[in-house]
Amino acid sequence: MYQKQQQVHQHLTTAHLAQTMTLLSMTAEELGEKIASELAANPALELLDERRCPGCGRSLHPREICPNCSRPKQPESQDPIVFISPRDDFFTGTSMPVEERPEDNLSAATEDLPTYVLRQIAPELANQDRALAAFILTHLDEDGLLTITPLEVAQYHHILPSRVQNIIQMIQHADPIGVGSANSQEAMLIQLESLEESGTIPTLARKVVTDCMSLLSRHQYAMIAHQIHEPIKLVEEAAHFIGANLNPFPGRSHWGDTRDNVKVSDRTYHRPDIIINHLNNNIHEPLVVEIIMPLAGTLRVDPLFRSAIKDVKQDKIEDWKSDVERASLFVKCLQQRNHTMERLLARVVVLQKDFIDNGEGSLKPVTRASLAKELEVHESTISRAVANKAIQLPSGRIIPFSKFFDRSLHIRTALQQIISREKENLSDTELAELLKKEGYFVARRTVAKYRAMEGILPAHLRQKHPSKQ
DNA sequence: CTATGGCACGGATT
DNA sequence: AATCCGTGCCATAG
Repeated sequence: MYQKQQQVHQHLTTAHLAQTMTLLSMTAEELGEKIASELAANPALELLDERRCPGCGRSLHPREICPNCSRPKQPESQDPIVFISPRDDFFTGTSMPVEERPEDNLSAATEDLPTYVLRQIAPELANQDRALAAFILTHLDEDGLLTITPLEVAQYHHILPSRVQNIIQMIQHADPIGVGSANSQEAMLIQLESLEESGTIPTLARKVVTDCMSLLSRHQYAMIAHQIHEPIKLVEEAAHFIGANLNPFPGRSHWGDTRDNVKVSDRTYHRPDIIINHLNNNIHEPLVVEIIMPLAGTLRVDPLFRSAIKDVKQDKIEDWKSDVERASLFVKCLQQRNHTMERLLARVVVLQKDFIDNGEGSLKPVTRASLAKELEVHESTISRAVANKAIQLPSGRIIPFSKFFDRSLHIRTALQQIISREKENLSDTELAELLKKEGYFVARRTVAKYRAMEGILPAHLRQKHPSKQ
């Protein structure tokens, strides 16, 4: 298998390499556009409805996954299953109504918000529910909040409110998190929940959002402190955190509203390019890794076109030849890209299995360079493959692929643990000492930076164990 | 005086 | 070659 591919490597021309690189660095979505445009521009390129399993070669329906090859060879084996997952519907959003709302001022953005959200959740929805989700999503205002109540939706469609609730919940947990909530408060609570999964949040944050929204928006911290009988410092701390990390208007986080800007540095979530799951959602089963391919069917050079070349007039024949050339180059590059992605993912998933299962503490510091060496490809290949891509973990979280190569994440989580474990408020210097004992060599200044990254406040503003509450 | 955050520099990584 | 990251030094806050 690999030997075969290595031969392919040898045959690569510079054109191959250049285009493969470009394809590699593209998001699944961008790839979809690229393929579509290539398909439209080049008559020699053909999209065949039929697919053949890359493993065993038997023919498959457009979206079918080969039942033989997607099963591990030895059931015992912990080897991950990695395959290219064709999902054209995932991106074309076929169930999305085409009606445009007149007041839709989001259309200036690259893609409107409802479509964006629907694409994320569509794969997990039954077909009837997609239409329902689409309906709900058309009733978002420009802030990403819902303009109708779940009850109205249920009545309108004559279905159970609980079903509507379920769908709304899925919408709310899609990116931007909190979208589809009834009001800002609900949206922020959901964002808090999701932040809580990945790190610590100030103890009062939830309470403040729940009970004192109106005061909070007017920055009347003293009043809040009085009302909930808490020290004002803690309230300010919570408010600070809220201001920095939560967005009352989820519809604006991605859609370039400058007025109420939110930090989108490390909180930027994308639609996944790769989805990782456990077989049967059982943590003991091997991992299944889907590399999203925005295309169903087989892309190939149209054999009819190729054979028709000899009947073409002399003056046009050059054009036709170059079309065929382009098409075949494109197909090869695409295959090359997918193959590289498969190998990369197969290796990364093995290395970072603990991280995938157990979360951030178990992340191993892997550099792109080391992987490049293992896979015998150029470093820039890995870089491009990783850049701008998003991975969905079994937990449902969507994280940037680059997080798999974060050199400091494990130290940061160690830091988090120390802080949450120890009961005294430790200064940065002391924290640095403790980390050194655990084998993490970091300077005091660096501890401060990690703290900031994790949203942990300085020692004197922090309050440890919720012992005295 | 101690603890932190800002700025900026150098080395590693991409 | 460009970028990111850890770190040292310094100003400032408590």
